[in-house]
Amino acid sequence: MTGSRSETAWRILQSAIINGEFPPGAQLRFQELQEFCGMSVSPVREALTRLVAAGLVEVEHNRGYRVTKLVVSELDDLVRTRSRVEGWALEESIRLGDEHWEAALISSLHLLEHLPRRRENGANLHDEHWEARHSEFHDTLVSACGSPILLEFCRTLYSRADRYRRFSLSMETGSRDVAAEHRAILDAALARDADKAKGLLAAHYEATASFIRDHLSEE
Amino acid sequence: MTGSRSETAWRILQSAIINGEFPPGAQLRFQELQEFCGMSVSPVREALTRLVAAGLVEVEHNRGYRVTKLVVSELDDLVRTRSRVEGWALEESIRLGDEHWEAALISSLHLLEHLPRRRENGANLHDEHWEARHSEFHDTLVSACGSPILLEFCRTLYSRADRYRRFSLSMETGSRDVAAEHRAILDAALARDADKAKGLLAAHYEATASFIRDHLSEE
DNA sequence: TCGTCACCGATTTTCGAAAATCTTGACCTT
DNA sequence: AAGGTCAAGATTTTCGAAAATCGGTGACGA
Repeated sequence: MTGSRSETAWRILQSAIINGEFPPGAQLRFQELQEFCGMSVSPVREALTRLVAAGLVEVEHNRGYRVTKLVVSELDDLVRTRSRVEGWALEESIRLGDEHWEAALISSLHLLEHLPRRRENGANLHDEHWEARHSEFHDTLVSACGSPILLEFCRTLYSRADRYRRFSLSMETGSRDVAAEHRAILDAALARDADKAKGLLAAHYEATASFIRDHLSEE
Repeated sequence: MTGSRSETAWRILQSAIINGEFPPGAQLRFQELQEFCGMSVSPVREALTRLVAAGLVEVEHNRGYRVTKLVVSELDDLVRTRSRVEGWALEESIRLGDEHWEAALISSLHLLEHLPRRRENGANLHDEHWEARHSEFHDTLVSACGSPILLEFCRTLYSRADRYRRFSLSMETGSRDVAAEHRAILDAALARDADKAKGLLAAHYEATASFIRDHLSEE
């Protein structure tokens, strides 16, 4: 069992926040978090500090922590920034990636496609298996870019955008064919068509964002 | 005085690490850090957690924290990534920046030029006044890009690259005319020539990096 | 009536020590 | 001599309580 207590607290809280268990804007009180995680204040505090760095939580001195709100303008920022930054990373991956990268890519999409998202009365469930593979696929896309720093930034952007996506997931009607979008990106990448791949990736993000925008503004 | 204890610990340690007071690769022991910061373990630990997020410190579970090493390959990564990312941010700033941005830019360069770097027997001193204004100038360059997320990333990249620059500062011979490079970037930005500005910024980074590479590999 | 200020409970932040874990090196076995 | 075991010391990690701070309430005086 590898992991400190603060590591588990971090996992628990990140997951809870991403899944909306602690809703956007909610105050995070230590007493509650300690009971929620089953540990004392120190590891909880460390986890929160890391979540602040990841942008999922905000802190105001002596006034505690709260879940970062979901704001349309930030979503727009995320989509634009991701399209650019991950576009570069994808371009470099296409330029530098070898046959192992291709194999990993094909593999990760296969795994994603053969674990269908479960649904319940029209709404998608938060299926952690699907989420893990989805994250893995997007990570693999840019994994051969040769820049650890850029890669790390892509992961941060993913997890920040992920909150928005999961928020709208419960309402999504399923009219989109996400799987087809993924496959199209893969095909362009394997064909070494960087411009097409970048464009498809950006469209993929934008399509997701426009969904979310509708749901966010409805409230 | 606004600031928690962990905030001051963060400032103290960040400054000490950037200035090489704790050399790259050095173990950071809590007892020493507590005495160094004049406070107990909790705020020190929180500061370290934040420094890990910033990439200045690394942590291995149950084996403590250590200052991130300076590695040429990471320097290369930083230069490439900064050129790309800050180049884009600069381009957007040039596109979106209004007259207030221009004014802030002229102002920050003026302040930088009129606080000459102090020298002592050929080597540059770590002059925090100069450093603050230098940081401010580079921040202002990209400040009008309209993307808080990108801006935040630029700051992270700056502080990471800063460690390398300061490391080589003590040995630099002063053969470069850094002030002229800054002014050239400013002129291109004011002339709204994004491509030229991006190129000059990238050259600025690369010139700094090639200095550092020499000093790093000498050891 | 309004504003000021001191006090109270709630909450965050920090402390100092206990618990858990790692490292070192002596000692024993093979 | 090489390798393994185990206790002692050093170090990190976590705990539980103390200290500091915040927000609100109500008494008091102008």
